[in-house]
Amino acid sequence: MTDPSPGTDATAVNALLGYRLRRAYAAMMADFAEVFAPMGLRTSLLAALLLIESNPGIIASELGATLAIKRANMVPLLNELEAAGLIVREPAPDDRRATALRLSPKGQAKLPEIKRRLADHEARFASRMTAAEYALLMDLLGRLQEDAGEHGDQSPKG
Amino acid sequence: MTDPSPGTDATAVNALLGYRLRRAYAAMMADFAEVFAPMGLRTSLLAALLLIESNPGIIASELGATLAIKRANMVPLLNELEAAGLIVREPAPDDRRATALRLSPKGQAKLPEIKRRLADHEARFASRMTAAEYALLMDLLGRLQEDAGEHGDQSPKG
DNA sequence: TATTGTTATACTCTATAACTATA
DNA sequence: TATAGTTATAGAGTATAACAATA
Repeated sequence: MTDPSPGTDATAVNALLGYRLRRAYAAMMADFAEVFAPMGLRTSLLAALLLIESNPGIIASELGATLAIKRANMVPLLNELEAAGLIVREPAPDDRRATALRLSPKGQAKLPEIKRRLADHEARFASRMTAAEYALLMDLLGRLQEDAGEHGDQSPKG
Repeated sequence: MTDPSPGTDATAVNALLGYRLRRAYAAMMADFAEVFAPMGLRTSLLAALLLIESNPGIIASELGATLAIKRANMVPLLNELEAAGLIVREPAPDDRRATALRLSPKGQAKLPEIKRRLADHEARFASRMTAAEYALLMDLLGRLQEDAGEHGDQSPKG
């Protein structure tokens, strides 16, 4: 299962940035699932946990906007984290429509181990390049995710 | 919708390679959909078309293995391409279990315009970096998608 | 016994519409 | 009127199990 088909010419797709992104992302997702599926954690749940830790009291809609997850899709996600006892939902102090999110004591207790496994997971891929290459990769991925549309032509040409 | 929340500290997730990959991939998918959804094309359909063009007569299971798409999931995908009149399924000459795939005349006629739009789409993102940066990015993404598992410790250290 | 194509099925992610209660 | 949370729903991607025909 290493080489899919030596006789197949895959250059047409391998030359595509979008295709390489997809395959690289899939590889990291597979490793992530291997590590965190036994704990019942998926990427969206873990990302929410990390941001709630860094931003205690953050409201659900703000968390969703930061993670690019629609409000409607945040609900079952937060339900899951709450049912697992990792977070608590509180009424927001300044807005009675909103829900403020915090880690529960159990969530705080579990985060160190989660972060350790996450760091191992990340290192498993970062170790395939030099520190300089890694820094540039993070920078370039950041440029790709920026919204370039709606501004006309601002690209200074490469 | 450019800045989700200026008051939110997102460094915990922005420091993750997996998260940056996800966001960069999502940005390219959004642009891809804007271009190709009106034509009824999705990434999997387009990738299949490109590989069938480069590998006329390729059998379905080999195409699936190359694209990392399970055989069971290839069936509705090929049904869709066939129903759209873009490909034809033929009996494989050497194996009566297999199905050989080829572009139909209509598929061949449509591919040039598809490739043009695809190149524009790709250039919209590649233009955000220098040629050298682009080359390194493609290389690094290729390293990430390689199966590093099952070999023990072969990483030469960065 | 293993593989190819296929069907059926299930789960996750994502997207939209509509409702309520607040603002 | 606009927003926060919620519900319901639908589409796409992905995964496994099982079957018939063939290798």
